[in-house]
Amino acid sequence: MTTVRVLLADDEHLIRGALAALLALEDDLVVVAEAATGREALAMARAHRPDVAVLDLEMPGADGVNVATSLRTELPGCRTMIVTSHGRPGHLKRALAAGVRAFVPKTVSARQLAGIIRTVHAGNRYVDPELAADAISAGDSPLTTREAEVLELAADGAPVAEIAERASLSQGTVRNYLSAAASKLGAENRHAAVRLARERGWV
Amino acid sequence: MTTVRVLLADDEHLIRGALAALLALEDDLVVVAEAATGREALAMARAHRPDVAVLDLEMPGADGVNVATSLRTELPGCRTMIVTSHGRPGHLKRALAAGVRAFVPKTVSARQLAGIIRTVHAGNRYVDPELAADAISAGDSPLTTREAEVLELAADGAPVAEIAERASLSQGTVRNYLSAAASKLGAENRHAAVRLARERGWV
DNA sequence: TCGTGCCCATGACGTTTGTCATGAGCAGTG
DNA sequence: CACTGCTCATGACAAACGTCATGGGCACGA
Repeated sequence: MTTVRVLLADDEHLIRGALAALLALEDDLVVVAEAATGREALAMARAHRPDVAVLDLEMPGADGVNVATSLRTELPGCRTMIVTSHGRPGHLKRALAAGVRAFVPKTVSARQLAGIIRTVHAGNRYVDPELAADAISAGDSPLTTREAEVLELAADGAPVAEIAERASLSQGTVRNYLSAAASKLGAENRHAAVRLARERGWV
Repeated sequence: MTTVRVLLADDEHLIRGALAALLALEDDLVVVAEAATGREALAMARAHRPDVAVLDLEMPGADGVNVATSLRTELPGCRTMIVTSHGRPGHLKRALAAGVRAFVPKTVSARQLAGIIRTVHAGNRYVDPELAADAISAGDSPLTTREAEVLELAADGAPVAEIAERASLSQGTVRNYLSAAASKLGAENRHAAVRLARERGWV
């Protein structure tokens, strides 16, 4: 029997500890390192060279996908998987693009998670069916790169002038992009557009 | 030694299961019921009459504070506590007002949580110091009831006309409230105001 | 090479906002 | 009772925003 060396990264101590305890019950899995932040996860991975890195999506510092991206080049032998509470379609896409092998919501049981870790270690992929369906039904973003960029900058309610400055664009251009984005999304104004795009993971 | 009967409510199976496992290690704690939604938590509480209910803040259906409110009248003997990932000051205040005995971030360890459960069972309160500090520094909302209400309706980017209709107010009045709210919060416009108010738990 | 699509800009227009002054009705408090 | 603060309204003006037409530059595939 091969044993799988696992790295666990989650900023919530409660969950990380609990998870470690549960995975320890599976006798082919061994948690070799734990981390509470993105940076810590990277350091731990370098030090312990795990077979599989189980990364929380939302962590202080670098988020799970960023960590996965770094790991991909630094430790190509280490498979990465993402667990998350909030399954936005966009995150899934981002994760897959970063070479993540599994994307799992926290609604699965520990037993299932253990199974998925084995699946990933065996070189296969796993994507939660629910999340996959969402991602497919959400479809591809109709927004161009710049439209998405500008929309992103509009997210915190900043006035056009500020967006223009931060994007190094003229105010008129910003208004055009915002207008285009809103109409593509069928939104009444940019703020509603931001909400919609967020929901569908397009920003 | 008295044993404490605990109800666990969290929509994330992974966490709930893991938590149950960890709490089971403490031999004076016994998890008598688990729930994944607010409604389920209430039903379970009625059926099993736990000593302490550990409620996740964000759950589908009724959130943790709502459940606590219901429990307060239905099962006065049952102490309630909230655990959460995102510690917004407003939630803390709401929770305390609902008679919640403890408010804990998920960054604590399982051991600490067990200790807090005992503390609560003994009739004492516990509030995470960090969260308490935030709540205090955030202070009280400067917004009047109507201002907060209108701001809430503005949350999804609806135009003033729609807000006015939904609030049964004239458009001018809505603009006035929005303007007042934004200036009280030091925001550039209503959208930024919404964000600020949300951050501080004022909406 | 031509067309298409994205990028960026400008100018103009009407509409939506934010802001301010002003005032009426109605609690609650000193 | 006078005073204060919240609620709701109106009107008016300036600023911000959304929309449209138009045009140049650039990359890419047909």
